[in-house]
Amino acid sequence: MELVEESPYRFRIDPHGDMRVPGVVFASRSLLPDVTADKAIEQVANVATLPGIVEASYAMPDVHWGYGFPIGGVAATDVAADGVVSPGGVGFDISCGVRLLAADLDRAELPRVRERLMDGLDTAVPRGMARGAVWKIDDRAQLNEVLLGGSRYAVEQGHGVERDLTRCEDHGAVSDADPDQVSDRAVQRGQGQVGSLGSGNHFLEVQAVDHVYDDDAAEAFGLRPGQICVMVHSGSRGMGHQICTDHVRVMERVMPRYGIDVPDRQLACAPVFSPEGRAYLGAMAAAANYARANRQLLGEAARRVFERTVGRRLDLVYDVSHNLAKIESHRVDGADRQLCVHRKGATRALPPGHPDLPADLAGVGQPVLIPGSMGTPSYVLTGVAGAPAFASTCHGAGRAQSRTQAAKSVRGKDLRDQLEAQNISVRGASMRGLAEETPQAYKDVSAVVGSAEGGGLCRRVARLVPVGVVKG
DNA sequence: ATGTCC
Repeated sequence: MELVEESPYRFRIDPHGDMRVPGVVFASRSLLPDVTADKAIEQVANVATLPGIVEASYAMPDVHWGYGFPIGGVAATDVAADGVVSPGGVGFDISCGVRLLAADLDRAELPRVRERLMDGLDTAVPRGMARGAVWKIDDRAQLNEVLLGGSRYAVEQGHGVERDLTRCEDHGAVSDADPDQVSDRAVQRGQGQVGSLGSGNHFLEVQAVDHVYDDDAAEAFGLRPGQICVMVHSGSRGMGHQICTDHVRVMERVMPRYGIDVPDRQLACAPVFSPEGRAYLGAMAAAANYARANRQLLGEAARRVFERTVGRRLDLVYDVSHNLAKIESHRVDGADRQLCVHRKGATRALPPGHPDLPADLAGVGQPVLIPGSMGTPSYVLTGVAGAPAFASTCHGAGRAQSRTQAAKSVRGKDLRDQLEAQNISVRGASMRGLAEETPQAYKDVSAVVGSAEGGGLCRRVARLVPVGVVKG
């Protein structure tokens, strides 16, 4: 496996074996995974063998090893050319993503209210492995409303305002959700978790805008220097996990029927137009709506805490997923084609003027929300015109160490003390969970977004630093 | 990521 440097932030894997297209990795030389030690690059090449794949199997600067597809991967298949959809190209946490809200509060006002705010969030945000969620849903009929309506349903039920929908990807819900493709077990796992953070790298953070790179874009997004924000990173919990499990199982079974042979069984897939492909996409869309409703309720919980404890408002900046497949129209070889774009640990980044943007963002592009690792900055980026990789960019710092490795390297209590010493308030669910999320286990998020910008995938708008973290 | 194995 050889990586050819095309430009300072772009490396190519020439097609070999069953690869139908090249692999392209956007990264600086120092972020580039070690081909011999890391299976991520091999996974980029494996994805290039999928039926119907167009242009290239892309990897973002935060790429690392994942289930079948690498995390930080983008792959698009041509729907009309028997292109496939693969659950492994989305990941287990379907529609995992980020929601950013901006407070009517300045950093200078924070010290006197910070601990009250953090204690309020500590009790208001259900998280960790323990049961508990903002919403208690006990029948399938109401859960179906969540699966069909996403954030829109939550807002209709009084959990938010209309503007939350204009500032959410897909206006708060995708229209092609098919709850009939969601198994009873997925429903059982999901119904007690609507409005819960989960664990692992999921968090709710209070952050401050530390630096603005682009004044016009920041203003359009509703961000100014020194502003206090709330960032929510969460997904579709047990619901998405079960949907992925269920549909991978089906696809493994039917692949031979479609004459599909893949180099790794974790790349299980089916043609987009096949019954199995459509079933997965319908269930995946349901999980996407579930995750949006989840983040809507968590954002709303934070909003109530801000109103009650400091009497300040929280306005939605944006909500965007980084684990999703979407049917999108893109120009390939001079023709507009319907593509199934898989983004796994990769964020859609619409350029200025894109028709799917709300009117007030048309001039600047879509806000792209990049959560850092614990105690490190997060970034707000925006899409750029003529960008490669089907308008996609990175999704976060990207893991460099396994959870087990991380937990061995540091004690949760020491980490909490270090964060508190840096003036970052910590409300964790478990000490083991904190240790697994030590920033040493992650790549440098600033280097990742620098490479993403250097590779022409996006532009930096603002840097946010954490002042308080609520961990799952 | 995940009722860290149905």
